[in-house]
Amino acid sequence: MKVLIIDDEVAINGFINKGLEENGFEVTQTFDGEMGLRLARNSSFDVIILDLIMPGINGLEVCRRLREEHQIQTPILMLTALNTTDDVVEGLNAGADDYLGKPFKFQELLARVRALGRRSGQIESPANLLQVGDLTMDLDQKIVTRAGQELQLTLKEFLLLECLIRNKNRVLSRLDLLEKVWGIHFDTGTNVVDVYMNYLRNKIDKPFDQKLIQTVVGMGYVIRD
Amino acid sequence: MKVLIIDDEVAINGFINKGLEENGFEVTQTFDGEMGLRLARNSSFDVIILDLIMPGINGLEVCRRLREEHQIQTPILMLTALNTTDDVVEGLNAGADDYLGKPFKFQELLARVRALGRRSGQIESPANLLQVGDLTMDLDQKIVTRAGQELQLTLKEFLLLECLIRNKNRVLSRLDLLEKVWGIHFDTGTNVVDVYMNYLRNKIDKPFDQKLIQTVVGMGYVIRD
DNA sequence: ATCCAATATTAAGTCTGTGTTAAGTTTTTT
DNA sequence: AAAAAACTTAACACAGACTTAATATTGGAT
Repeated sequence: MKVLIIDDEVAINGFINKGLEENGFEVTQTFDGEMGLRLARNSSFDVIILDLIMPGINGLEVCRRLREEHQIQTPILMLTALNTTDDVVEGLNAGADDYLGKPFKFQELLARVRALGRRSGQIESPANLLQVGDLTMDLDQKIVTRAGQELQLTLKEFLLLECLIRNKNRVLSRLDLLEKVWGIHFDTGTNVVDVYMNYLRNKIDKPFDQKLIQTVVGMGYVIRD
Repeated sequence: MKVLIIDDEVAINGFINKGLEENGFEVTQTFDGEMGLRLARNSSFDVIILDLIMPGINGLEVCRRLREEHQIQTPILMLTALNTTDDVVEGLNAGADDYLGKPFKFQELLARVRALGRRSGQIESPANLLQVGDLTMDLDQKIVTRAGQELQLTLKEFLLLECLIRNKNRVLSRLDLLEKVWGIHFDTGTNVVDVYMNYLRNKIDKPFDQKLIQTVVGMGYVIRD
């Protein structure tokens, strides 16, 4: 099991590193938030141990950015000297999964890391899937299937479908879709959304009986169960 | 999000129940381990809050059996007066995902339950609904139903109805409606409002006994409970 | 009861919104 | 560097949403 330690205090970082390695974990150490973010983004860890107080980007910020900007759901154990209720609450709300105050006994850290790791192991295996009816998107493999048949989508088609499914049963306006898929935040008079909706339909709806994508005139598009 | 509380202490059980319900959770309470096991097996909860010390089957045992015998992986928050390191370690090793010592602040419990729940189910955003009598508008799905029956409205009809309901029991003049629905800020002598009010009535009032839209002669229109 | 103004209804004409295609542009692959 | 694929823009056709306008009906005052 792979663990990332992000803590600027060299002594503590080393202490955790040593203890975890003795217990059979694969450990990566880093001493600042910036590097921590980069490592967490680019490798896949099972658990991240994150110090709250660090020079530069602090732990809360690292946590928030991993969750919100990078959509990384690796379990995070927040580690810090602060452990009043407010700090704990703030940490958990920023997206941490657990919180441990310093000083701590190593046995407790170990148990908590195992608890977190156990969870990720089970959650990761049922792949990262989105579904509507008999259509499935595998977000890791980037594969879309309908009725067991694999469909070949381009990037924009894929993103558009993902957006629709993540908001299934909610009608999305062209502007919503332009923002979320194309990153265009104002009306430029383009009709790309229409065109791509057409391409998408040709692939995921045309060959099948039940149509998933619906137009709601004047409002936008939905995908429904 | 569905939460199961297993705690024999009636006061604490009730306290948690009340607090969680106020925060929009669906809560099920039970006061002994036996029943807790049965409920956890048969319904699907997003989080289980489990007291360690209980008469009959204790929390550790419940936790262990859920994990080992029943293969149930619902996140468990262990709750107890004991909070020495050893107890925490034992609890987490039995398969709990988090551990909170009594007494605790409710805000911390809430944050921890949310952190656990975030994993299993997505937080369902409460639907965006407007209601008058037996008529419901779902602003996300853009669906209008009356007496359980789905009604098909066009854009202008939908906006007009939305405007009426948002101002229910308040009489809106034609000019008010022209401004809010059509964006026309001066009198152009048009009678669109009348015409659309007619279309709307044909769909939402004509087929039903109780009429929701009322004309106030010389003043405008209202929708009332 | 009668008249006038306000409101309801209907029907026809206009025009916007949408689907579709094709051609032009950029990016990626070979 | 050429070819293919992906993406964007633009133009056109058509259905149905919307608007206008004319006529019918209702409500309230005299």
